[in-house]
Amino acid sequence: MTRQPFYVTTPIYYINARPHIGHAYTTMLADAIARSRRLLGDDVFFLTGTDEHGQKVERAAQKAGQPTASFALEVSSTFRQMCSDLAISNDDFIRTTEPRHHRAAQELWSRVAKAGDLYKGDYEGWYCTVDEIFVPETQLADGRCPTCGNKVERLKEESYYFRLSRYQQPLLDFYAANPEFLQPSFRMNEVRTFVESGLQDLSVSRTSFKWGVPVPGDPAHVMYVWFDALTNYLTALGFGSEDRGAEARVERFWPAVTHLVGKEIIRQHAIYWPAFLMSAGLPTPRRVIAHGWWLMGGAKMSKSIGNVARYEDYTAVFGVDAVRYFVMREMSVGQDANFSDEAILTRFNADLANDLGNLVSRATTMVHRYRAGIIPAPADAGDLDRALSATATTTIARVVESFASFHITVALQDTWELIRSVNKFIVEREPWTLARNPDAAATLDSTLYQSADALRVIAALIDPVMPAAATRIRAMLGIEQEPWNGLATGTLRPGTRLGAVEPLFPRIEKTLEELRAMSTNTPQSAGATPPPADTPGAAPAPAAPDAIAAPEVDARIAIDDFMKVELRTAKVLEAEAVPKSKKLLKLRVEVGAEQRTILAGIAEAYAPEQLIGRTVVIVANLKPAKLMGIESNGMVLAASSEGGKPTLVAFAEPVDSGWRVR
RNA sequence: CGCGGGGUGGAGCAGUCCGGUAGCUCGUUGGGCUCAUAACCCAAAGGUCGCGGGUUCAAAUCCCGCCCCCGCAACCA
Repeated sequence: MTRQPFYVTTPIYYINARPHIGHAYTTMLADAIARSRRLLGDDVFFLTGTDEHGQKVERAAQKAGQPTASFALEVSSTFRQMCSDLAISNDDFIRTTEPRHHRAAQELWSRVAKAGDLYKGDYEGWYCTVDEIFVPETQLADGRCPTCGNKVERLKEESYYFRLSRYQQPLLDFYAANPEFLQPSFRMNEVRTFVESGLQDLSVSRTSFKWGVPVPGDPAHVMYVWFDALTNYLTALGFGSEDRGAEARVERFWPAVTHLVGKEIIRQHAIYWPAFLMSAGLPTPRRVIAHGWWLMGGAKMSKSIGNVARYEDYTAVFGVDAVRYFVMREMSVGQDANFSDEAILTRFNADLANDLGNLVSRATTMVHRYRAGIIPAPADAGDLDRALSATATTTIARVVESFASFHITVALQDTWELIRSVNKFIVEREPWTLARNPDAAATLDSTLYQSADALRVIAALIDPVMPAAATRIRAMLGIEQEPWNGLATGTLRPGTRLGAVEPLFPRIEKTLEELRAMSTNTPQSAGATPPPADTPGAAPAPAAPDAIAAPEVDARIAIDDFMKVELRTAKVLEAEAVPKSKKLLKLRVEVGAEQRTILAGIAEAYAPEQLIGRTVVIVANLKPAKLMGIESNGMVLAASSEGGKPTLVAFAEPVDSGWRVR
């Protein structure tokens, strides 16, 4: 039988942050899928890696006082380390700074250029170096990027554009012909709607920095983010290489690919990437699976809230397998899920220690105790034995099917049903009673055999998710790893000598407080800001300002600078909600003798009527600005935590309106 | 009318596409067992499936309207 090619990728991770639970999740998910496909007999190629280009990296390296290349290598290595820490079985680890990738990206570029889909234009605008995006004039926030709050820079530069607009219809046709291309399906709907609303050409080169892949024939330009980054999926197969073996590998694995991505980079993978490929005359990828984000305490992970989870904290306490199990069991792909200490502790003790670990322990111990550690022949199989065997057979089929359709959560649920069935079987058979009765020896044999045989199946089924635990169970059973095709019940060989019994997942009796103390002992990485969940490529990460990339000078100002800001007290005369606005209140305030209208973003914390008569502090000499179509003349001061609700500045003693605050 | 997700026993979720006894895990209560990691097994309590209409023999599931929560987007001057 010919083996099916199966190519699975994670996004390449941008090296602006050290790995966190989001990166870890995507990578573990890809790994579980890769392992399951290998067990099914597919010819698997599994790729992960790092995206290392862009101005942010260039600047971060400068700031760190390192050559860009060595800086990139250093951060990239933390992701490589993550792979080894988490038992990731990737076949390759690509870095976009490698020569092979430069060749591949240039090859793709040349093909797209040849197709007439690239043209030169000018790009001018306000550029945020943190998010690596141009910010539309209307979105500017006081000269700062509305997303990250960092200063934007005026940039005008020559840029190549990709004729994305040309691919609107081809993309729609492609989606129509391949409705399963993007999963879950509601994401496909979203993307389709987006494409239907029209596509703009895409700026795909920059001249403002050098740290990137040079554009063929125009070395003043380097390729800009996604054109470069997405190509990595082809690079690793050998695209653009002279080597003939590489050619064959592209032939074999492309487009039999499954791209795993976080929901924040769906657009790039479901729109840009197929369009680039169509333009280059290459087949479009088979499927993209978009997962959700891990929420911490119901909230998005964010550095400012301080709730960024790191995989090391959890692997240190629970072990790699348990963390892999937890994330696979807890998140149904596509949906967001909560990551909490309570949840992982509960899963660990209930599922891994009590159900599985204890089963392994009791089943193997009995063989040692009653049959000197040798698997007996299942002489006298009764109804219970047959029922258990049937359950195991059904479970195998279901788990295989679930893995094939990427429903790992379901696969684990089914596996645990089998685990409980074995526990139940043992209780119903009461081997400890049978052991006291010499006449029941055959029944005891069969009971021990069936339990061990089912355990063998269970070890095989958890293999993709918990490879180390599977191996340890096999060691206790005295057997070798076995593939999934041909996996069946009753194949455990009687006479097999068991290995030594050891606790698989010892219960963790610590309290949450103790666990948290253990977790926080792990040193937090300095300066790296993980955006929510996994962030790939040079995504315009919806993240907080990034310490690495923010070129901070001495931020202190002189007293003169402060005095430029005219703070004054003001009395609120009227207040009303701004229609259709979530945050804004329109205030009519009195500043001494003068009255003016000010908009304040405090609607989530204050009702309009609460404000009337109150004294607030305003910035009186601020240029007017229009918000939701209303002109605001000034700004009301309030304190707020990052993402929290604002609290108005107030005075302990009464003041009149119009007073200067300094 | 911005886009999307969600509202199911105390908690977390599945089920909704393709109507037909409301399911899983944790938690709670009672019982059984002692091979096993004080684990395991059984049983019970606990739900107007957000609200209101409609279609149907039958609606968590289909249709219409509404409410609430969460992302994103648009306004935190």
